[in-house]
Amino acid sequence: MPRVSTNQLAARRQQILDGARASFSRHGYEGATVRRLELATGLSRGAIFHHFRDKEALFLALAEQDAQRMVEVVVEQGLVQVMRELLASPESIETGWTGTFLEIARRTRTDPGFRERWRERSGGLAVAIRGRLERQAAAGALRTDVPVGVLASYLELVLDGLLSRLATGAPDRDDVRTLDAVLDLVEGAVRVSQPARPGAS
Amino acid sequence: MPRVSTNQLAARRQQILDGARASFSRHGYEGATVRRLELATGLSRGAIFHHFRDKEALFLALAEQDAQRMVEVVVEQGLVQVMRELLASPESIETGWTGTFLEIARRTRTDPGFRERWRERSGGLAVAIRGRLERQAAAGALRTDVPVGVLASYLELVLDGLLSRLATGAPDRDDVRTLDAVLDLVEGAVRVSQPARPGAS
Amino acid sequence: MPRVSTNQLAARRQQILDGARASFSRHGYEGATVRRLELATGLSRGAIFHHFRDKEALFLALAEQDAQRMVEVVVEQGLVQVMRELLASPESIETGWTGTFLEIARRTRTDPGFRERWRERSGGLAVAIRGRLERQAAAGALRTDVPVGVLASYLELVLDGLLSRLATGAPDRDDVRTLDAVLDLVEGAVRVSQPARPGAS
Amino acid sequence: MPRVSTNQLAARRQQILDGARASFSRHGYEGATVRRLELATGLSRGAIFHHFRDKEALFLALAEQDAQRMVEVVVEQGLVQVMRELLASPESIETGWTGTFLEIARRTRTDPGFRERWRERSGGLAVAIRGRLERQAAAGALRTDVPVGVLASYLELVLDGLLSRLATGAPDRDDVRTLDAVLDLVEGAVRVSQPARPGAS
DNA sequence: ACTGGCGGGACGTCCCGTTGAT
DNA sequence: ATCAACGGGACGTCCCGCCAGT
Repeated sequence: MPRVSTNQLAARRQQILDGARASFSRHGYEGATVRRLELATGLSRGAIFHHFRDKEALFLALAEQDAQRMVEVVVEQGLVQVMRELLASPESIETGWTGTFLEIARRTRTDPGFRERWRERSGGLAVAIRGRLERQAAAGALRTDVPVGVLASYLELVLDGLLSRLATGAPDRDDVRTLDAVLDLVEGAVRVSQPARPGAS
Repeated sequence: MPRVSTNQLAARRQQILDGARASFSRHGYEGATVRRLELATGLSRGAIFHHFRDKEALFLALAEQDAQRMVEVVVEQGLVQVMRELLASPESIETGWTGTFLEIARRTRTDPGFRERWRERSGGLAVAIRGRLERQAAAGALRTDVPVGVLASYLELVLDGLLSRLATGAPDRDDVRTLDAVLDLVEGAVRVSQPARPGAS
Repeated sequence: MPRVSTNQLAARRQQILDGARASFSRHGYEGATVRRLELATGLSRGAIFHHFRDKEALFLALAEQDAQRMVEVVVEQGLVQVMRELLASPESIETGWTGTFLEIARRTRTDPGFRERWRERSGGLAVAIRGRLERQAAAGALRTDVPVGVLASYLELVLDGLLSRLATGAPDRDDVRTLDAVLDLVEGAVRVSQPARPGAS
Repeated sequence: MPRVSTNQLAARRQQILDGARASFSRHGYEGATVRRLELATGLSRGAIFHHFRDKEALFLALAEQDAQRMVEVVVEQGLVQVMRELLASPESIETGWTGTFLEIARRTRTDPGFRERWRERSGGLAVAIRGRLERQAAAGALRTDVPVGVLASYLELVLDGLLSRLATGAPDRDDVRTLDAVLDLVEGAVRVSQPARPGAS
C-alpha cells in the first residue's frame, strides 16, 4: 500500500522524533508548542500530525524510544557506567533521556491518563537493571548481605537523582569531579565490600 | 499604620499559598490555571493578583517557603531522617515539598528567567545539608576516607532520586519496605563503616 | 455578589445574543466564526465566553429565546397570522426565528447531543399551537371532521415549509402575493368547511 | 478513445456520489469532512478530488442528481404521492433527498456563491410540479377557484415543511398516522371541493 | 481589599486541497 | 487513476492579567 518506501517513511518519523526530542527537552512538554515543533523538525503541522495523532502520542513515542535506548545501554554497560557517561558527555544531556525523564515524571504525576498510557509502554528499564544485577550477583560481584532487589532500587534511586540533578542544569568541572566521587561511593556500596580497612581503597 | 494588622495580610497570603501549593502539586505549574487557583484558595482572581504580581511570583514565593521548611527540618533531623519520614507519611507527598520539587526542576530547566530568579532565592538547602554533615564529621560519626562535600552531594542525589520516585506515584507497602532498606544502605555508606564482618548484618 | 448591577449584566448578555443571532442567521452555525461573533457583538472572545460557556451554549440560549418569542406571538395572534406577518416584513427574516430555524433543524439532525439538549429546552411551540387551536375548536371556529391534533400538525408543517422557503431567500413581490394566497388556502382548509359531498372522498 | 470506458468512469463517479450522499446526509456539509468522505466512499482523497474539483463541486453534483431524481418521481407519481412514500419508508429519509434538502437550504441561505451556482443547476422541480398540476387541472381534477400557481406553491410549501420535519428526526408510529391525515387534508384542499355554501362560515 | 467583566493572544486540533510518486 | 505525505490556514477554546467598580 505505501506509496513511498517504508524506509522513507521511517526516516521521516525519526526526523520528527528527533526534532521533537530537542524541543521537549529544551522547553518542556507545554513549552514545546506546535510552532516550535515545526521549527525543530523542519516540517509543517500537517506533516507532524500525519505521523502522530496528537502531541501526546508524539511525546509518548519519543519517550518510549528513549527508554528503549536506555535499556539497551544498561544491559550492555551497567547502570553505573551509564551514569558515568552521562556525567562525561554534556551533549547527551540535551538530546537524550535526561530531558525526557523529568517530563515523564511530571506528566505521570499530574495526568492519570498519561500515567496509564506510559505504564503500558515503559516497563523495561527496571527489569533490565535487576536482570543485570542478578547476573552480577551470580558472578559473586555484589555484596550478599542485601537482597538484589534493594540494590536495584538503590541504583534506580541514584539514577533518578542524577537525572534530576543534570536536568536542572549542566554541572561545572568541580561538580563533575564531585559527582564522579559520588558514583565511586555508590559503586562501593553495591560491590562486595572490602570496607574501610587500613590499606583498602 | 494599617488598620488591619500585618497579621491579617500575612494570613491571606498564607491562605493563597496553601491553596496554590495543593493546586500546583496536583496539576503542575501549567495545569494550575488561575481558575483552579481561585477554587483552591477560595479567593478571586483579583485577590490573588493583588497579593502576588503574577502566577510565577506566587509559585516562587511558595517554592521558597517550602525550601525554607525543608532546610529547617534537615537542620533538625538530618537528611536521612527526612527521607524516612517522607516514606512513612504518604500524605506529605501530596502536600509538601515533593510536588514542588519536580516543578522547580522542570521550570529551572526550561525557563532561564525562572532559573535565575530561583537561584537568587533558594540557596539554603545544600548549605544546610553540608553544615549538618560537617558537624557530624566533627563528631566522628562519618567515614573519613571521603570528603564531606562528596557525602553531601551523595545525600542530595539520593534525596532528589527519592523525590522523583515519590512524585511519580505513591509507593505501595512493598515499595516502602524496599526503599527503607535502600535508606539503610545509604546510611551505611555514609557512616563510619562497620564493614562486612562475619555475622554482622 | 455581583459587582455590576444585574441589569447591566443582562444587557450585556442580550447584546451578545443579538449580535450572535445576526451572525448565526447570516452565516449559519459553522459560518458564524468566533471572529465574526466578536465583530457582530462588538465584544471580545473573552467577554463572549465569559457569558456563555461555548459557542453551542450561546446558540442554544439564543434559539431558546427565539422559540419563546415565537410561542408568545403564536399565543397572541395565531399561527396563520404569524405567517402573514413573516411574509409582510422581510426584515424579520434576517433577525428573527427564520434564520435560527434551519440551523436548529440541521444541528438536530446531525448532532445527537444537540438534539437532546434542544429537546430539553424547546418544547413550548407545539404545545402553544395546539392550545390555541383547541380554544378555537371550542369556539366552533374549526372544522370538526378532522381531529385538532391533525390540524395542529398541518399548521406546523406549513410553518416549517414557509420558514424553509423564506430562509432560502427573500420572496419577491409576486412570491409574496402567491404565498399570501397559499395562506388563504391553508386557512380555508382549517376553518369550518363544507366538506366533500356524500360519496366524495 | 480511453481504454477504460466512459462507463467505468461514470461508475466511479457514482460510487463517490453515493458515499458522499450518505456522509453529507448524516453529518451535514461541514460535518462531512474529507476524512469521512474517504471512509464512506472507500476511496482516497486523491481519487475524490480527481473526480470532483472540490468538496462543493461534489455536493453540487450530488444535489443536482437528487433534484433530478425528485423531479422524475414527481412527474410520474405526483407530489402528494411522493410525500406519502417518504412517510412510509423511513430508510429513504436517511439516504435520499431529505438530508440533501436541508443542506441546500442552509447553504443557499448563507453562501451567495452557492446560491448562484445552485440556481443555475436546480430549476426543474418547481417546473415539474407546476406542469403536473396543469395537466391535472386540464383534466378537471383540481379546484378552479384558485390559480394553479397558488396550488403549486402550496404543495411545495407542504413538501418543504415535511422535509424539514423528517430531517429533524424520524417520526414514530403515531406521528406517521397524524402526518398521513395531514396529507389527506392537503389533498382535499387541492382537489375539486365544495366551496362554502350560503349559510356556512 | 476584593470582585469579576473583559481583552486579546496563543494554543492544539483539524481540515481541505495540492503534489510527487506509483 | 489512485494514493498518501504534506502545507498551511483557521477554527474553538482557554488562559492570564488588567482595571473599573464596589
